[in-house]
Amino acid sequence: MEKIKKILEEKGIKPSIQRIKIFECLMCDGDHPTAKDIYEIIFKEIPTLSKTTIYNTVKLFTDKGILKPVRIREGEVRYDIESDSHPHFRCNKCGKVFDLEKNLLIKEKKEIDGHLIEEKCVCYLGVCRNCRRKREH
Amino acid sequence: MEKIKKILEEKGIKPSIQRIKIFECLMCDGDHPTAKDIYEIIFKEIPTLSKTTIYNTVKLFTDKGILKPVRIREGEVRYDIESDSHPHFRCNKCGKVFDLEKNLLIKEKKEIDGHLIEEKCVCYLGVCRNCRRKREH
DNA sequence: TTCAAAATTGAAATCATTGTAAATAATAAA
DNA sequence: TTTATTATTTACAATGATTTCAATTTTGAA
Ligand SMILES: [Mn+2]
Ligand SMILES: [Mn+2]
Ligand SMILES: [Zn+2]
Ligand SMILES: [Zn+2]
Repeated sequence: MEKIKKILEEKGIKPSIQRIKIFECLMCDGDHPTAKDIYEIIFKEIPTLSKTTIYNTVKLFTDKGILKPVRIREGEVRYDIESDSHPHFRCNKCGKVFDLEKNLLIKEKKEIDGHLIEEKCVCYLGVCRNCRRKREH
Repeated sequence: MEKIKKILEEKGIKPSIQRIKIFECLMCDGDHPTAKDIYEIIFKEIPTLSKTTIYNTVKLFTDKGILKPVRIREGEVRYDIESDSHPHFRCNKCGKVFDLEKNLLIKEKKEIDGHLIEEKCVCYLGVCRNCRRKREH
């Protein structure tokens, strides 16, 4: 609790009760929660909570670089407190999202950490060659 | 045109004019169009076209295995005619989505095909160890 | 205590997607 | 050809996540 306060203050974020709870929720939940998940968890403690606050806060955290949106499935934006980019594994049955080892390179493995791999999805983001030529930065 | 007809018929899909146009659109567009993109392109030729038809058709094509939804950004479901799974590159400036070499493994490269890589996003999909134990299939 | 700025809230708006049922087109049977 | 059956397309309403916005509450400095 005090730890979270410090982390937020270091990033120039005022540690309101809502923000602390949301950060706590992101730390504890091992499964990369959606905005809805976060809302439902914290609503039990703060019944006046607004969904707008969740969206405002994850936007703020993202802008400050302490949170990263993870988009794996349609209509599902999940949030990841880990700052370093790392691979994910999403279960097609229960929907849970697991963290995988950073720098992991699976070639033809069919299994990892006990999870059965059925599909792989890789995307790189950046600036394409056309936009680089245009030098519009 | 005749080629498309054959492909559809081989998969047991009746080649209506809408379906042919949608398939054609998916083949030509090098940039993995969204449902909206497809609609706007074909609407010029078929002004009676319904958006529902686009959604029905991409669902049908997906079920028949000739199309794959690609989800890279929030609120953006794109469609990919390539059946084999392959990595993508999405430009943060213009939004274009490029195909990359299959089996490509970028370690610490900062550039590929002239594109500047700023971020990498990897996700594996399958059945997690918990769900495997439960044997609920 | 007072007041302005920051944070939170709820309601309405937006927008992609889905559901549904009627309309239309294609096909087969008579 | 005419009629009946089925497949396909369409329009429109419903859904659900996210955004916008104005009003209210909280905070913290003077
Ligand atoms: Mn993660
Ligand atoms: Mn592709
Ligand atoms: Zn699972
Ligand atoms: Zn570009």
